[in-house]
Amino acid sequence: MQRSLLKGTKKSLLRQPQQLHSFLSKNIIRNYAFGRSDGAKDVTPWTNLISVLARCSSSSEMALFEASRMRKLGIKPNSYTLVCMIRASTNLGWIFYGQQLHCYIIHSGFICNVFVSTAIISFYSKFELFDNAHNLFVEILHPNVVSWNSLVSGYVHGGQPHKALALVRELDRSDLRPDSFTFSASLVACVQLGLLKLGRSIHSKILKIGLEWNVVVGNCLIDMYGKCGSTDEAIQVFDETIDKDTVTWNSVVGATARNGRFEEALKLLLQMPAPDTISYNEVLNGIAQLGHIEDAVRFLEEMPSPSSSSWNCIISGYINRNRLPEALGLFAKMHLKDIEMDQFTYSSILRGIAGLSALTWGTLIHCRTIKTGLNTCSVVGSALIDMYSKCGQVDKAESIFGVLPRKNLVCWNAMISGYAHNGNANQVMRLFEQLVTASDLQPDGITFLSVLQACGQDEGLSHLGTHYLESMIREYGMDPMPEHCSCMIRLLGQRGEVWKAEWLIHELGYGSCGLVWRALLGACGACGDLKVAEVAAAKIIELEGDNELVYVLLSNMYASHGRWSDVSALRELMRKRGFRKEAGFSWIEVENVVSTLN
DNA sequence: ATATGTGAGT
Repeated sequence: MQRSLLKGTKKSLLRQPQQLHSFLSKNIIRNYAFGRSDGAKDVTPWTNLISVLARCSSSSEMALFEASRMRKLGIKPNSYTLVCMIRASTNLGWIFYGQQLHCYIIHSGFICNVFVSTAIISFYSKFELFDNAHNLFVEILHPNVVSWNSLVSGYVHGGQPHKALALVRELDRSDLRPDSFTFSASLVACVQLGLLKLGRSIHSKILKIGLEWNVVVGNCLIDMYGKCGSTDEAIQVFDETIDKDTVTWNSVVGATARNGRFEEALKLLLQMPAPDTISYNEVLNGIAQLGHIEDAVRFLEEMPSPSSSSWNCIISGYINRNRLPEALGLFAKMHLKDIEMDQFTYSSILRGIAGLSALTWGTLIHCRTIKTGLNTCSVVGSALIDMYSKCGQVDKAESIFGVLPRKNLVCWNAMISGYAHNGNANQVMRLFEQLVTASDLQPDGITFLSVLQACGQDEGLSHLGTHYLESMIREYGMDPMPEHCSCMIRLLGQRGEVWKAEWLIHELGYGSCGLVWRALLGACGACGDLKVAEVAAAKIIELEGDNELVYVLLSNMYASHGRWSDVSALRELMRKRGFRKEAGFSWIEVENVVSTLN
């Protein structure tokens, strides 16, 4: 009896007793279906079978197999069968199959069924085919909240928080009510954009509706506050949460550790009923990024069951401190201990290599990623593009970009900023246009930063800087970051329009941001405008206190104007403040250490 | 029946 049931079963299924059990129970459903006199013509038992098989990805292929058997018997699927089939193709990553299913669904009229169309939206969203998802969404006559949520969470997952939030605003104006799913997705979008204030206002909406008791919503709130830097609010939400699960604890552990409050993080870790690897990794990551990295290494040695991610925390900790040799040492240790290296291991190492332009190492790591097949994933792909372009090998970066099977915004940004890095302004603009017109993606702040940089690199483009800044604000609704502002200031300085730059600082609301005033001072140095330079210098000292670099820059400018009395007055002032010229430092020294290691 | 949350890349 068992033998006949197992005939034709996938070998992989037979290895796991648990899976074998579920396989047998599924067969019971099938036997039930065929035991009935009319069973062979009835869609319902088939649908039940397909539904069970489509629940997990290991049996999804069988679900579609059963579906095709059903079709061969001349039985037409109903809406529920189709939903299950879409889910199965989502699980399997069978994009083409899903698209064919979509065609069939349009043809057979099931597209009018809101469950079916919503399932297709989430299918497209999962694979970041947002044009397909959005086009389908607008065609649904009566989308329900789930239809909205599918698209919203798709955008959030695909790194397009602006589009997600725009949809939520639209949903707010409709007669449908946002639910816990809408709120959790919105909170994740806030995290991605670092919008603490919006996060707070969503929090108050949640309280108004009374959804704060939902575990997932509560967890998202804790995470949002933690990642937006408001540890106290995160702890407050945590304390008020009655229903706590592992994610709740991990979120608050992360909120404290991420913001450098290690004692509290450790205390929470001890209080936690069942800490898992993620809990430990949260603390570990906090220490590795903000604390003493030696403490992090010790933590790694002592923590129970460290994962690849645990090791990655330390590696990225070293990389963020420009300690590539130690990172490579740990990388070697991982290899020795046979710990699996994932996409993040490679991307961290590559980031470090890019920072030092250590091409030999980069090529080596590239080879390793090819061996493991990780070179085509978007995380490693974008890191490779970045590494090669920072090593001056734009053509290598281009060829990697060209063959990446699925490019997300990070990949595009890596290539665009790669061009910008190498002064290839026209290519920046070409790729930017391609991104805007020929992809489903929307540029973000990082994309625009490269575009503005490119405008500053090419005389023929420099008049477009203001245009792109405005487009960024008006068309895409983004708030320029201090980096954009600084970039514009440099650009305007090159055009000899530092007065415009000074005006821009106030216009963008960065009047009290030292970084942009320093950019202005630098721009004045380049174009020799002493008047604005004095304003900028005064502002920097007002905001940040005494700053040696400011004195040096200003004194150089006085010198180039032949105002020697001012120069000596300034030098005297510097001596009084106890400033001394520091010895130079070059990355070549670090490179030598790497070479010895090599 | 369809959709959600903790680590991590430009």
